[in-house]
Amino acid sequence: MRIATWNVNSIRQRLDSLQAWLKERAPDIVCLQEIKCQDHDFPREPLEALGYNVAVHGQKTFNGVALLSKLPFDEVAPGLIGDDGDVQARFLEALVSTKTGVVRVVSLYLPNGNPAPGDKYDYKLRWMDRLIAFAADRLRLEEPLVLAGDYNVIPTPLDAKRPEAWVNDALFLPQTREKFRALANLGFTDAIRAVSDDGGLYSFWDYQAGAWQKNDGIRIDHLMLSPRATDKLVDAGIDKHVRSWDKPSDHVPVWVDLAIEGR
DNA sequence: ATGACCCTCAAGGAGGGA
Repeated sequence: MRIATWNVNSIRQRLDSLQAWLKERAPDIVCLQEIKCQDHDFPREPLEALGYNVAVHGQKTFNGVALLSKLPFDEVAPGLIGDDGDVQARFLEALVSTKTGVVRVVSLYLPNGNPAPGDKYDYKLRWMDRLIAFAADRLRLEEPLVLAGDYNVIPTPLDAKRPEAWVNDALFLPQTREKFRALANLGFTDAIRAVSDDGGLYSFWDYQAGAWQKNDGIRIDHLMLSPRATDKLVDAGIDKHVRSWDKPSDHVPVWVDLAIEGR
């Protein structure tokens, strides 16, 4: 089973690229972020035509997450526990059944948090605490669980071309990285780091300042695997070439292959 | 080089992103 995550930066602007990439990579489950539309504006039909079931947690203009799955959804639940007043659409959880058992998947869009310090950074840190609480709860189920999405976290200096440029940024501040480690320390494995210790593995290049041409990137899109998912890990990768396509998102897809029979 | 983007929307600049 192949599970992927991609911050598309507007689903309506990226539909052609998404369709092309789905045909090329053939993922079983896809976690999308920054769809930037309401549920009724999500282009369900062309994605269903490619064989995907579609679940959407949208929001006008900003944020918005979705899930695509070749397998039908047994359960779908929008929203992250811990703050009933949070109206930002950043979290969508689903359960699917395979021949050998269930797989639980979350598409998440963690707040950027800039400028830091400030209200936005406080929201980011609280959101990370809520994610840790959610993850700790779900771990008790002992299921294969994949927490996939745009974390807006640069985990280590190896994950940026110019780490010195990010030292005061909400994506790389010590508290941000501490909370990311706290999530990992619950027992979650960063899929990309499980298969490679290399530098130069990036998932985002800014549109500005020729960042892509200079390979001035950062790795902020992650697939975090529960122990039961890590047991099944076969491979993981980043589809860097997608950044060179026409009208690209500033993020590229990241994927993991698990030894679980899909479809 | 103090420069270089892209997306959304009660639609012209403003706000958000990272």
